[in-house]
Amino acid sequence: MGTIKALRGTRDILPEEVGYWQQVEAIARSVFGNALYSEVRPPIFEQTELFARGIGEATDVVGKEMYTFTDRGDRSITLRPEFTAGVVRAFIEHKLGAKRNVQRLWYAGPVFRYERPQAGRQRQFHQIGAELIGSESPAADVEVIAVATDILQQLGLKSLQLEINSVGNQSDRTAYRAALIEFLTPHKADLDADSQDRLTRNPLRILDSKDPNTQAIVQDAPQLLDYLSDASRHHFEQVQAMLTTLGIEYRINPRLVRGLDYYTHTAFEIQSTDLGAQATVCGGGRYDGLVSELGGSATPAVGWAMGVERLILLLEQLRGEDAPMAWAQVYLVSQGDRATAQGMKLAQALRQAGLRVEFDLSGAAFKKQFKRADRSGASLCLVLGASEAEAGMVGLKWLKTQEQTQQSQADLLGSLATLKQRLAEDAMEQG
RNA sequence: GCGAGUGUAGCCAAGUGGUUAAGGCAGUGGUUUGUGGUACCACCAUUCGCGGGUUCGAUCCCCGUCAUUCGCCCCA
Repeated sequence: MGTIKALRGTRDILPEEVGYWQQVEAIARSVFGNALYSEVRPPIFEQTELFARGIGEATDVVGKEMYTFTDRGDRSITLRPEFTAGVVRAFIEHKLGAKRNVQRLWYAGPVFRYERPQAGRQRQFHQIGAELIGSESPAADVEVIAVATDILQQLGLKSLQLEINSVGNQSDRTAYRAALIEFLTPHKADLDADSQDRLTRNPLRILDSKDPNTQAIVQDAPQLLDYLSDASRHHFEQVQAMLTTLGIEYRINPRLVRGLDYYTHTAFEIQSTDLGAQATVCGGGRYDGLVSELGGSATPAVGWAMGVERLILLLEQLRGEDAPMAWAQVYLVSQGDRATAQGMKLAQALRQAGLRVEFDLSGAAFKKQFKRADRSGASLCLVLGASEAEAGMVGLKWLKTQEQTQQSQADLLGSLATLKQRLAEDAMEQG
C-alpha cells in the first residue's frame, strides 16, 4: 500500500536480464551493419491519423489497442503500436527516396498496445525491425527474410519455422474477397461469433480462425493462391526459388493472413514451438501500397518486426535463467578515510587503463570485504589499510594462489602494463 | 474485452480459524584486535498483495480490487 508499482503490462528490465537485451541488440546491429541497413529512430508518438490510415481502421490494433490521448494542444496523439507507419512517414517527410532509390532501414525500440498481458505479450514491448523501401523485386523480400534468419541464427535460436504466403495485390484481393464472402455467406450461421463479425469487415482473417467449426468450413473455401494474377504468382514463385537457393527452409501456409491492412504479396512469420500461444517471433511482409496511402509517391517496400521479449524468453530457455554479468578483475578493499581516498585514485587509474575495478565502499571489516572480493570473481585484491595508506603502499593479494606482496602505490601505477598482462594470463588459465 | 489458476521476507518456499507465521539461499553481526572461499552461533515478516465482510478471533472462509500465469482474441 502506498508504494508505486510498474503499470500492468510493463516491466523493468533488471541487471540480471539486461545482458540478453544487449546481446540481441548487438547481434542485430552487426547483421544489419553487414547488409548496409541504416538505423532510424522515429518518435515514440505520432498523430493518431498516421496509424489509423497506415495500419487500417478495421484492424484490432487500431480499433481497440492503441494508447491514444489528447495533448495540451488538443491534438490526438498515439503512442506507436508498431514502427512501420512512422518509418514510412519519415521516409516521405524527408524525401529519403530522392537521395537513394532503395533505402535499407532498421529500428529498435518500445511499442505500445493496450492488450491483456500474458506470457510473451505486454503493453509496452520492444521491436527490432527492418524496412527495405523502393524495390519491388522478389529479391528484396528474400533479402529481408535472410537478414531476419541471420539474426535468429546468430542468437543460437533453434526450432523456428518460417511460414510464407502471398496475399497478392489489391485487385487479386478484391476478387478473392468477393469469392470468399460468396462461399462463406451460406455457412454464416455455423461460423464462430468473431468470424461472423468479420465476414463483411475483414473476411480474410476468418481463414486463420482457431475455432474448429470455422476451420472445418474454411477447409473447402477457395484458396487465395488460386486468385493471384500471373504477375503476383510469378513474384511468389521467385521468392520461393530464392529462399531455396539460400537454403532457408520455409513452409507455405495459404491461411497466413496478417492483421495489418497494408500487406501485399509476400506475408511471412517466423514462429517458435517453445513459446506457448504467443509463438510468433518475427512477422512481416511486403507493403507496396503504404507509401502512397500515406501521401508519398507509389513506392514498393518490404519489412518485418521481431518481438524482443519473445526472443529473450527463448534465450532464457536455451541458456538458463540469468544472462552473464560483467565481473571485476580487480577488487579493492580499504579501511579508513585516508586509505579510501587513496583507493579512489588507484581505482580510477586502473579503470582508465582499461581494467574492471570494483571498489568496496561498505566500510565493513576486512574479513567481510575479503569475502566479497572472493565472490566477486576478481583475480586480484588490492589491500589498502591504515598502515599501507600511511606508507603509501598497497597490498596485492592474488586470490587464487593466496600469494600476497606489497609495493608502493607509485610503483603499481608505473607498472600497469605488466599488471594487465598478468591479469590476462590469469583469466586464460581460468578458461 | 471473456474464461480459469495463483499472490506468505530480496529469492525459493512450509503452514494453520486461536498466545511467539517452519526451513533453505542471500544479507548483517560474531567464533580475540586488519585478510576470503569451509564450519559453527546469533540476528533478519507486529505480518501473510490491497480493501472490506463473516467471526469472540482470520494469513487460512466470503466479496471486491490490483498484480501475475495459462487459454480465447490479437500480434511481435
